[in-house]
Amino acid sequence: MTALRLATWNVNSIRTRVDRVTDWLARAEVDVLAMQETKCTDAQFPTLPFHELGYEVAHVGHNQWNGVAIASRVGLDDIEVGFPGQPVWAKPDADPAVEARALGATCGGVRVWSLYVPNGRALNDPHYTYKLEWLAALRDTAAGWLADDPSAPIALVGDWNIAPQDDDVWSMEFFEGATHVSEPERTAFRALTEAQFLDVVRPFTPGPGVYTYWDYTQLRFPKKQGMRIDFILGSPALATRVSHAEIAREERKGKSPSDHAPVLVDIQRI
DNA sequence: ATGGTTGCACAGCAA
Repeated sequence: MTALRLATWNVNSIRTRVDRVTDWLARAEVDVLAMQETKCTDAQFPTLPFHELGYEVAHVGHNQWNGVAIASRVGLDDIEVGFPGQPVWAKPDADPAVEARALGATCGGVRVWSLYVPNGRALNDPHYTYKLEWLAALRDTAAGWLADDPSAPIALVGDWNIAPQDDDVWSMEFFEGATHVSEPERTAFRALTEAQFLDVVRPFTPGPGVYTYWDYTQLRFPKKQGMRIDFILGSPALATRVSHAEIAREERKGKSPSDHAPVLVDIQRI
């Protein structure tokens, strides 16, 4: 039996990118795709092209920011908007709200979470504190899932907005004093690893110079100046079943690409 | 062998 193919992709607006996304879905024979930065409301999400290809879709989006989705052709059950304990964000002059950054669903026997970790913006910005709290809450909740059932196959996938290792950015000098590489962020990411959620892609795609994101400006992509910030973390029961992984760098090329490439894994069926 | 920002609420913010 062929493996279950699970992918994650920060699409940077699904309405702008739906043709590219569905083309790739079909071409790459993806069974489950977690998307981030859909940048639309639920009503605006273009579900029809996914349905035509045989995928069900779950989405949460409140406005033009954030937005996460899961498309699946192997079932889409027990949909959960936000994770338990997900911190709220209080914009100036607005009530605190849970942002559209986390969506869970069970697909083909795997509990999949599509995650868009807060960017942080700057080390002295309130958004940075929010980012660290968000990651700590996710760790606590996810650790609880494994405490309840150590054999659960769980995938925490998405745009983590953290480069965990120096090799995960094209220049540490360039990012001196910036978010994504700071020690507190790396510690927060490592805490998920210590809670037994392992990066199941890196063993198949060792660095240096292996990235998932390239800024639109400054010719970053052709200059190979990127960052590895999109990850698929698997619980122990999932990680042992991963037979292949890759970063679909080709999808960063061509007309109107996202600034992120898709990341995918093959999971042996049981 | 690709791209020189992009996307959204079209103005200024977010990434």
